[in-house]
Amino acid sequence: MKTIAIIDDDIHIGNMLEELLQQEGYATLRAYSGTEALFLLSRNEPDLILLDLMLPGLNGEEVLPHIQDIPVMIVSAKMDMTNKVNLLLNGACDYVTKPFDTGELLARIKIHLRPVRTNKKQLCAGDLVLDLNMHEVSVNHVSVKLTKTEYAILKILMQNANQVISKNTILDSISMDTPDCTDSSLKQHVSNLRKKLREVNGTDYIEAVWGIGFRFIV
Amino acid sequence: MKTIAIIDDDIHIGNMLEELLQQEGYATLRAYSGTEALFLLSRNEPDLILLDLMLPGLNGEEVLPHIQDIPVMIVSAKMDMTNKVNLLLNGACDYVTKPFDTGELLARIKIHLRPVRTNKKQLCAGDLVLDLNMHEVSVNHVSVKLTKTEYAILKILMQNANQVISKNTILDSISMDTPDCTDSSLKQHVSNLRKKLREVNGTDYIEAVWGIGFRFIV
DNA sequence: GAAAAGTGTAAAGAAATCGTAAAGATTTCA
DNA sequence: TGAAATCTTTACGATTTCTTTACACTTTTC
Repeated sequence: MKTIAIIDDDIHIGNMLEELLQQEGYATLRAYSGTEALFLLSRNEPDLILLDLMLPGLNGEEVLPHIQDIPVMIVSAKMDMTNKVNLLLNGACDYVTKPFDTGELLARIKIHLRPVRTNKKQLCAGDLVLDLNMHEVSVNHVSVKLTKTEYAILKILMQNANQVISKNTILDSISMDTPDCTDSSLKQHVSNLRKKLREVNGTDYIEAVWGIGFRFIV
Repeated sequence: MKTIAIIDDDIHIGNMLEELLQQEGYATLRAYSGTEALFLLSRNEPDLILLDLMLPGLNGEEVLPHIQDIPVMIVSAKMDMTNKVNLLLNGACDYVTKPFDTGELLARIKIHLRPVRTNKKQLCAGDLVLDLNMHEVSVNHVSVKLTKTEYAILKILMQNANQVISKNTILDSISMDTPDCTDSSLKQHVSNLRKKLREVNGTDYIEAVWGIGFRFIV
């Protein structure tokens, strides 16, 4: 689950944002001033920050330079164009003007949260191709028939190639389709998945990481 | 040098954009219709695409799904919000409304061109590297296979390099994975960890602090 | 200086995890 | 409704990891 920090001194807007984000399945953090924001960020590491500019104490412009490695979306009523450009050039990843359309805000959040270039329609790894549009997997141009659970598992593993994905993360990500999947049935699905891929190619793409989960190797 | 494709049937706006981008040091490509755009993209691979929506032939909405792996900024006079949100959710990386501020356009272009956030998280100490994403430890670029408990111990020690960490703190921090770990089994894990690191390098990174705990020395 | 407590390592036993197969349960679809 | 596909459960051997026990050694305490 992704965490988003809301930094806004306006309680109403903050509450509205918090409710909106939580409905979308995000976890939220709150801060109501610039100094509080910095304190919050010293203790937490959200995946994205919504930053208002007009804050008591340190304002948004002053907070921004202190934030590193986390995408910051400015959400502000300010319209000054040179200022806006400056913020975009100095670390903000986006700028949404109040009053904003919630749909657009959520869409822009999604864009900045999505793993690098996930407008990909195919995930490739050597001779293995997972087509996200066709919902199809092939090895050496030979189509491999996977069940939806196997497909979902392979997808999350390939989307995070070479990284270790915990069993719980996998279970979460397939819980929409397969809510009853347990640790041990996951084990079974992975075994079946491996078998199907192996039968075409002889390769085992999936590595078990003891006590943690699995890793897709490119 | 980065290349930007301008897909717009309006010659004036297209020329203006081209001049603007070239002044900023970008190379440019042009297309004046949807079909022409697809042809252009089959021969070239720009780093970013500026896409107008109202195009003759295939319009922008229809072109978008065919583009993979290249960030697409919609530049359009259309203001329909649901459409805007749909485009953002279906592959566009940004949406700028005509008439646009050139400064803002350039700033947004720069954002989407800037190198992917290297959310590579590593703890380094000399030749020892602990990669938090890969869940992997290496010494002198030689991978060292650790158990999850050994990894967890090394991680908390490296995160607090040069500071003394009490045995209880370590036990707490690994209690999620290894709840039954006691003082004396911790001793054993540290011994095993040291041995594995020592076998690559000969160095002992971990110092015991009498009666308290351990310290990782950089 | 001797007893008590702490540290470092090895080795063995206990426990957990992995990979697979087979069988039972559930869902899907004609 | 019945067959096929899919998912979950159970079982078991192989493997890995964790804990315990043992013992030599060092440091602290009295």
